[in-house]
Amino acid sequence: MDIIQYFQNQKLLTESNLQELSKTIHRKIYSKKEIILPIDNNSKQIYFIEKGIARVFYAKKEKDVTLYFLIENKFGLPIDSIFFNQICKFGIEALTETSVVKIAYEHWENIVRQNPALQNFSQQLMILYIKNATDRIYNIKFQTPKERYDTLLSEFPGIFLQVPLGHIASYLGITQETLSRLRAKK
Amino acid sequence: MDIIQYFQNQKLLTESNLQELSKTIHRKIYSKKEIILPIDNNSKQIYFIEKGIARVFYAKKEKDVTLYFLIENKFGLPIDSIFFNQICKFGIEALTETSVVKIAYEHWENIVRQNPALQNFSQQLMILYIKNATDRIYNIKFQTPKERYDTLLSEFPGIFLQVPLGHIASYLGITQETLSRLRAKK
DNA sequence: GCATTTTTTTGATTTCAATCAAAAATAAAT
DNA sequence: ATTTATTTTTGATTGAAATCAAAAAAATGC
Repeated sequence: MDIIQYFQNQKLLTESNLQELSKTIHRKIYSKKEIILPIDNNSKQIYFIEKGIARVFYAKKEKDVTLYFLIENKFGLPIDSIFFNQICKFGIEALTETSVVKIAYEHWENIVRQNPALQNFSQQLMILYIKNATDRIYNIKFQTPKERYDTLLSEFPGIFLQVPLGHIASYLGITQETLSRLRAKK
Repeated sequence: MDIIQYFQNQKLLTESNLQELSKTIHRKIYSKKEIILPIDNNSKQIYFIEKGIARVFYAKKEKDVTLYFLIENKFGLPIDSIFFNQICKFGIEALTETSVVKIAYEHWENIVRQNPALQNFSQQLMILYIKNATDRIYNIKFQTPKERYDTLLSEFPGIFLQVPLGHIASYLGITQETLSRLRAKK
């Protein structure tokens, strides 16, 4: 969804906020396999997925691992770079044709400052971020690959139609071969 | 450190804030192995460790896994319960004699609302929470048990003197036997 | 439509850590 | 100090998934 539309639906931004936002955003359409944000970046931008599917990943030696999938209307933030001015290890890659809106965090912060309702939205976003991360840790530590597979499927039905098996396997923490076998039985 | 002292050092709270805080906190000393917060709770409290070491854990079937260690001056929040009113799976157990201050999130929120500087502190706390969680995911997904062991050691030197091996092993994602062997060589 | 590349599946083998079991070392209790 | 309980180490075995290798299937390009 168009980001302006998204915020209009949320009813959080004033007309003047929306106009300011419109001026500061950068929209770009990425084609399949294009890198939206390279690994080891130092980006101070917020990434909003208007359309498509992307993955947050890191590649160490030969090991390329997908950490999250990003879908429509989700925000991606390089936390390390924005808040700690450190190299952020994680990159973002488009898995389908993907429309991405980038907002400099600085501008976003300005708009948030002006708008108390948005402060709350911004805080909720943070909380959701924490929830996702802690859920993920539970998922990794306590669920079997099969359970993780089922969880993923319920969160993103139809993901297998759009994402290569290898990425899903690395997300689940198993090899592509093992996932293929897992999927085969029943 | 005494929580009032802690906030005085941070220079974030006014004298009236401090007085209000003093009235709403509950301090309790837990002895070794006592449960500070049981698993599958629905607690709306913030937990501040004034002194001692505790662990955030979850136990599923026979598998008791330590997810984090909490040390002096750290906050623990049952995110699921506070922000989503859901059962929070994770419990907290004292590993040494531990002084814990509990603050009802509601009261904390009130104080934060009154104090813009504290809003910022509160946001920083959230950001740090996210950073810790994402660092942990990197740690689990990309580091070997040996590397995780070294990371833990640099974060908490001397932890082995105070925490049973089994908890450290489950934190690292290996069995106690494997950790013992790992530690043996060199 | 056919050729080429990419992705997925299937098969055989290996490996590393879990499990099972017990001894040794350390800590706690009386 | 001696017993009892707890924690850590060491040893042998097992098993589940990784790796290695190649075939089959699907997608892409010309």
